[in-house]
Amino acid sequence: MATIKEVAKYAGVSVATVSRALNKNGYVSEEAQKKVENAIKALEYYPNEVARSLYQKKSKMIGLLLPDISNPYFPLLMKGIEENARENGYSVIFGNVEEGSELGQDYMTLFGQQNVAGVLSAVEGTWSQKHAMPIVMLDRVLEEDDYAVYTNDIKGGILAAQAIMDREPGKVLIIAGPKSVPGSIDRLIGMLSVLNPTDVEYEIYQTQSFTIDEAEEAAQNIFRKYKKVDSVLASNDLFALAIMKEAQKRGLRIPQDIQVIGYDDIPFSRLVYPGLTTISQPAFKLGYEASDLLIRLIGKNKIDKKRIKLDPDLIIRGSLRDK
Amino acid sequence: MATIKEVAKYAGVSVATVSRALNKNGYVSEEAQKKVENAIKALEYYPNEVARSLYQKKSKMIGLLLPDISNPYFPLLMKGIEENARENGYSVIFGNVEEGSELGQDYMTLFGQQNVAGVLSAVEGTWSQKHAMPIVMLDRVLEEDDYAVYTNDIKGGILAAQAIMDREPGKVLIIAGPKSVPGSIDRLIGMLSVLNPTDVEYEIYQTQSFTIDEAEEAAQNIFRKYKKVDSVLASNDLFALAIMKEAQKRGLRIPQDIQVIGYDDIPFSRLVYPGLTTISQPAFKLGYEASDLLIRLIGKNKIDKKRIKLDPDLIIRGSLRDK
DNA sequence: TAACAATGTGTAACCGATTACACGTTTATA
DNA sequence: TATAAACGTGTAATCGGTTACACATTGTTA
Repeated sequence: MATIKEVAKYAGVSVATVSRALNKNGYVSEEAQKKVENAIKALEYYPNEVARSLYQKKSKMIGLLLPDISNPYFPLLMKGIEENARENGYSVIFGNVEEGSELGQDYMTLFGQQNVAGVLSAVEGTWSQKHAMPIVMLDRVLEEDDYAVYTNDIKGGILAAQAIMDREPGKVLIIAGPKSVPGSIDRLIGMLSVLNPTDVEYEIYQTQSFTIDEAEEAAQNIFRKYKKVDSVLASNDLFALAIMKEAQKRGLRIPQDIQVIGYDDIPFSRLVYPGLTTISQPAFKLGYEASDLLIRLIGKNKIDKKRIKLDPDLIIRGSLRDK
Repeated sequence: MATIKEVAKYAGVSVATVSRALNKNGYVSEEAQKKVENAIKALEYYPNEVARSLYQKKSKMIGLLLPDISNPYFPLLMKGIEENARENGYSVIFGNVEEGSELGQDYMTLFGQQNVAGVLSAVEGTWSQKHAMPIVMLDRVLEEDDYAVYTNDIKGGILAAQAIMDREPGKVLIIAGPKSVPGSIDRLIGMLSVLNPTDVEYEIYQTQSFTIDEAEEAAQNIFRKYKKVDSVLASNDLFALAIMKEAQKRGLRIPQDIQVIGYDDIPFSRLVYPGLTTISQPAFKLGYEASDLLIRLIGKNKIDKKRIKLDPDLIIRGSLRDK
């Protein structure tokens, strides 16, 4: 790899001039600019980002922490982040951090050592005043987070519950997500705000995590525990899919015997029969917007919004009865 | 963030001694070692990786290029990579690169500018002698790749075809993956090596990509084009799931009327009814091993194997008939 | 035309680590 | 006891950029 010194020598100017030509700041004569550009082309020069980052104390990298990439919601998020970051000339250092592990802090330290310009995190307890870089919380957001991008989960809960209410609910089972995830609580609040004013019978099944293993187990428990359920309001597509599978295994027809609505709109919801009706979280957009907010923060351009709330949508497929 | 200079001053020694104490090379008296350790603790010092990387011309980062993280096979791969890299003190810079786009080269240049220690890539045409760092190809591997970690797809194809042959195949439809992906070809070779010696009737449907959109479209085409199919050998779970969905939509029973086998064992294959029988690619392990190989390459410890081939497994669920 | 601003360029300091080299002290060996 | 080897430490060069500062030249304004 060529260095700036070699470029300077080849162009017959000083390194300072090369640097100024490169970054288009300071005064550079047209002639010098040309000479430098030629030299750069001739030597296939690309500036060393590490050296830059050392002086600037800030690299062109952002850190990303996600709780579980094998959950299909997160790859979409990630794709949005990566795309926006790339468009802005940033690259992404990725860390997979189990919910609740102290790995999050380790990664934050590492990010500090790497001079990352900022951090995007969907893992709780990541933030700390120790680390100076700006941080935008994603998806799983707390009241006290200054910068955050997330979905309006109350609205999502309302949409889901209304979809059920519109379609002869019968006896309803709500599968509530882990209490530790703020979004789950909002979804539940939204759902209850629709159900409570009516005289619909409902019960709540509380889950501990968002893993497939627990989803399968829960589905079995549920059919054992609740003999008669007409409608299932799941706060997560994985649980909804597991319920559908278990129902079909037991010979129940969907949606005639039992109707199901999910939450997330992971890509697979389209690939089952009947298609899973669900609440679509704009995962890609969420990631894209979050990266955008972070990069604006990094550039210290005044931020218009500190917390960006995106609206979810109802996606109707075959797992609900007709209106 | 404290610097090595501050640590040196606090400990009452020179920066050289601090550095030697830190990296445990060169001579350091016990006394000095203690003083340095105390200073480090007191000042919460963490060495700046950027400065290190500048001098060493090699950072503690590896680059990762994947063709499409929204394909659920890749997040598992990624998880394995991240875990191994972290255990070895490396972090991962991630790039999502559409198959065939020239973004791959851009990322390789970027990786060079960032002094990454090595690259893991599942995207073709990434390698080039221009970039000096070691590169390990993943999953989609060509003959000429020096370092590679991949699944024995011929064996996978054989396993899949045998599973069908053992269960009254009837008329078989093979859904072959894109010809541009070397693995698809191997899968097909494996399948045909089982089917050809028999007198089973089969046809091949050729697909162009691995996207969900194409999978859905293909499933519809297939049922329109081939009136009678008893067994489907898909080279990808997405296509298998799409076929199952379309079959069920048309009132066919699985596996009685049509049996289906997939390839990949993505997490969702468990979550449909009936469960999708499939060939399991050890995605996590693949990623883990690939990262391990790369890091050994970086350390220039002599490499025992240049190409690591992992064996796939047959995972039996409900989508095949009983033997 | 004197005074000052704008333009253009190079030298050297700086970012925060690692390490070659020089030098002094202690220990081992002949 | 002379001499080499091992030990311990500090100074300064280095990695490859950016930029403060000094200085020269040209253009503008009173």
